[in-house]
Amino acid sequence: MGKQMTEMLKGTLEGIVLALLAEQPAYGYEITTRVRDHGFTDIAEGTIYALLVRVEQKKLVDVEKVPSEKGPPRKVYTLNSAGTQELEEFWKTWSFLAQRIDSLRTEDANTDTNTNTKEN
Amino acid sequence: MGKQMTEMLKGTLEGIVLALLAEQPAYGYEITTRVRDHGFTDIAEGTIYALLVRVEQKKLVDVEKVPSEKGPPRKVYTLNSAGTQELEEFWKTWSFLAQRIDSLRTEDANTDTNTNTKEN
DNA sequence: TACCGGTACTCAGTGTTACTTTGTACTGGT
DNA sequence: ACCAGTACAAAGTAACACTGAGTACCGGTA
Repeated sequence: MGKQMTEMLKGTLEGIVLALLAEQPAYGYEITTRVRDHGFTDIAEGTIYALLVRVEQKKLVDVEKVPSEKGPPRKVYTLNSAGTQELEEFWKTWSFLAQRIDSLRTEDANTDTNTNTKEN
Repeated sequence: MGKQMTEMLKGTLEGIVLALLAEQPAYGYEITTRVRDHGFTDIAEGTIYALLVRVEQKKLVDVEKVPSEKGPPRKVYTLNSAGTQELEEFWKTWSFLAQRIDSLRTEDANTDTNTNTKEN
């Protein structure tokens, strides 16, 4: 997918992951799969792990190490209260942005009515 | 406004400006005012000018210098065909993203129905 | 005349974020 | 013994919005 999507994901990908963790705690590899299942097929693994490190450092999640039958131990992330609050903030910010942008699109539909009589 | 908004604007601010230019050509200072009128009150002037330089370099706009009664000459930006195409791409990408994220929010409302029977 | 506020644009430096690539490590199947 | 799949980590890159400072021109007021 294009560069446009990459840039647009900045600031939203964290919210997406927080929302998924709100549904259900998960470990990195699992989150990657879930994100992809939600239509974001081109998200790199490294991207998710780096993001999880960030949200852990910001203390939005609780972490628990759980042994795995295959591969290294899983780091299971659970959204804590700070994370829940951050997620609410995210929804507010998102709603604001989405509303403004959608209003721009509808205005766009009116463009044909005033494309005449343009002089300095 | 918060850091969240700043990050979320990445990739979308350009689309916002392109949409405004699609409505009507404008110069930098004017665009700044219009962006603010559309609810984005905290967008810095420098941000808009930098963005306009980028879209000009990407050749999404035609530029015309027009003398002003007050201050230096205005650089009037007009969306060209490449810009119109980019704007359409923007709407597609935006729709995709908005749809996925909104679907996450509705799932969130269902969370209470499936927070049980969770084992390895 | 001298100064100030408003218009209008430019540029250099900063922080954040997502991507890419590479590496480590463990398991089970052929 | 090898390979695919699982699971995590880390270093380097590119893009973008922000900050802050600077340049330049106009009209009004003291």
